[in-house]
Amino acid sequence: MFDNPQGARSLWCDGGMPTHDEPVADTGTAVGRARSRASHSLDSVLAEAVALLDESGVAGLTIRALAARLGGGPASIYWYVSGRDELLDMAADSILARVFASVQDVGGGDPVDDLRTIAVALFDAIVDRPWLGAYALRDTGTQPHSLRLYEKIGEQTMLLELTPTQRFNATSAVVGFVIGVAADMGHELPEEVVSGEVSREKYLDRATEAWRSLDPGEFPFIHHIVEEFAHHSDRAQFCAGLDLLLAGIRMQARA
Amino acid sequence: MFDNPQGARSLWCDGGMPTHDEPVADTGTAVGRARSRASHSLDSVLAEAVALLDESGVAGLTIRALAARLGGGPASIYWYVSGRDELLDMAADSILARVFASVQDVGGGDPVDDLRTIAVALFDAIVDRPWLGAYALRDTGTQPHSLRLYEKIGEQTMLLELTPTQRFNATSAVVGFVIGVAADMGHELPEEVVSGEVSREKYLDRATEAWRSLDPGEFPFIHHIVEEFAHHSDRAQFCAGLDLLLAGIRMQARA
DNA sequence: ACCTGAACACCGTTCAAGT
DNA sequence: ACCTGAACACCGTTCAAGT
Repeated sequence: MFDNPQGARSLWCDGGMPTHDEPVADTGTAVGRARSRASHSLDSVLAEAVALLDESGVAGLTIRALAARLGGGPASIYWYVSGRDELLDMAADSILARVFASVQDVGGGDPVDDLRTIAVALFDAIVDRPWLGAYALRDTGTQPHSLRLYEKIGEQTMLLELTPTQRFNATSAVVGFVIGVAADMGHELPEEVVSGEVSREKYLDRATEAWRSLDPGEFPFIHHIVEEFAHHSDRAQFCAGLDLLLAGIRMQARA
Repeated sequence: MFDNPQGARSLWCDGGMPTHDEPVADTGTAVGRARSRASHSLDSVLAEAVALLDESGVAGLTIRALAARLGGGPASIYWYVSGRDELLDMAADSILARVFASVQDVGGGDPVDDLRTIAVALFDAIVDRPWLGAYALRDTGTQPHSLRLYEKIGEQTMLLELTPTQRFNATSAVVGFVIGVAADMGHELPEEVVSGEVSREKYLDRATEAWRSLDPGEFPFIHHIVEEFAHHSDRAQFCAGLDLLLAGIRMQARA
C-alpha cells in the first residue's frame, strides 16, 4: 500500500497507526480471462473505486478507468450508481463503515476520553486516505455510516452535563475539527509527495527553508515556530489541537 | 465564557453578516465591442475567475468559460497562470488578501478575543464563498496571503504564556477548525440550495424530517438534538465551537 | 509580449440495442 | 436484470503561428 511517513510518536493519542485493509475480494471480475460479458456488483464497484482512489486520488477515479478495471464499458457503472458524485460518496461511506465498526464498542469509559478515541480513529482513516477528507461525513442522507459515526460521537456528549444545544454544538465542533484538520494535512502535500517521488522529509525541508528566508520583522511568528514546524508530526499536532477542544468541552460540562 | 447556556447568537460573535464585494473593475475587456484581439491582465483574469466561482462554484470555473468571459480563446489564460489548479489557488488568495486587509489592524486587545475576531472574519469569507473552503490556506508557498493570515493568527498566540510548540499547535488548530467547519457547512448544501432554487429552510426541513423518522432506539442522539438542528444557525454553531477551542487555549495559557 | 487556431487526448453521461 | 456500442457535448493543455 502506501507508506505513512510519520511514526506514531504521540503521547496523548496512543492508538496504532492504521493501514489499509485489502480491498474486498472482487466477485468474479476475472482479469485477463477473456469473456464476452463483464459482470460486476455494487461491492466490487466500490472496492475497485476505493483502490483507484488510493492509488491516484480523486482525479484518478474516472468512470472510464473504473470500468476498464472491472473489465467492462463505462456505461455499466451507471447501473450501480447514479453518477460520479454518488460513486465518491458511496466509496467514502464504505470506508466509514469500517471506521464505525472499529469504534462501535467504544464507550463506558470517561466520555471525553471516548470522544477522543473515536475522533482519532476518524482522523487516522482520513490521513491514511487523503481523498476521504473531502467526502467523509458530507451527506448524512446519502452516507448511512456518516450518520452512524455522527450519532456515535454525539452519544458521548450525552453523558456530559450539557444542554442539548451544547451537545449539538460540541459534536459538530469535534466533527468539523477532525475533518478540517485531516483534510488540510491531506492536501497540504502537493501530489509529488503523495505519489512518493519526494519524501515528506524533503518536502518539509524545502518549506522550512522558504520560511526561514522570510523577513523576521514581517513574520515574527513564522520564525518563532519554524523549528517546531521542521520536526512536527501531523498526528501529534492534531492530537494537541483536539485536546484543546476537548478541554473546552470538559470545562463547559463542569460549569 | 460559558455563562450563556443557549449559546445565543451574536453574543460572542457580533460581526455583521458579510456580503460580496463587487469584483474588481475589469481593465479593458470590453464586452460586446467587436475586437480582433482580446487583451487581459492577471487582475482581470482573477476577478473574472472569482465571479465565475461565485456564480457556479468550482465546477463552473472552466478555462474555456473563463476565456469566453474575457473575450478570448482558452490558450490565452495560460499566459497568466500555469493551469487550472494555480488559477484556483490564486483566485482564492485574491480573496484572502481582502480578508487579511480587513483584520490587519486587529490586535492590542485580549489576545484570545483578537484570535476570535480573525477566525470569524475568515469563517465569514468562506461561508460567503463556499468554494474558498477547499482552496483557502492550502499552500503558503503559492498563496502569499494564506501565509500572512497564518502569521497574523499566530502572532496573537505569542501574547499568551505558551511554549513555541503550544503556539504552533494552537494556531494550526484554530486554522484547521475554521477551514474545516466552514468547508463542511459550505458543501453540506447539495447544489440545489446553492443555486437558490430550494431555500435553506426547506432543505433543513427535509433533513429534519428524515432524522425524525429514524429509530429512536438506534439514534438516541439524533433525536436528542433534532429540534436544535431544525432551527440552528451555522454561524452561531461555529462560534460556539470556536469558543470551546479558545477556552482550551486560554486554559493552557494559564496552567 | 501576448494572443489565436487548431488540434490532442481525454472526460461524464445518455440511450438504443443487445443478452 | 444487467451490460455493450457508440455517440454527444464537453473538458484541460499544448504549440506552432500570428501580431
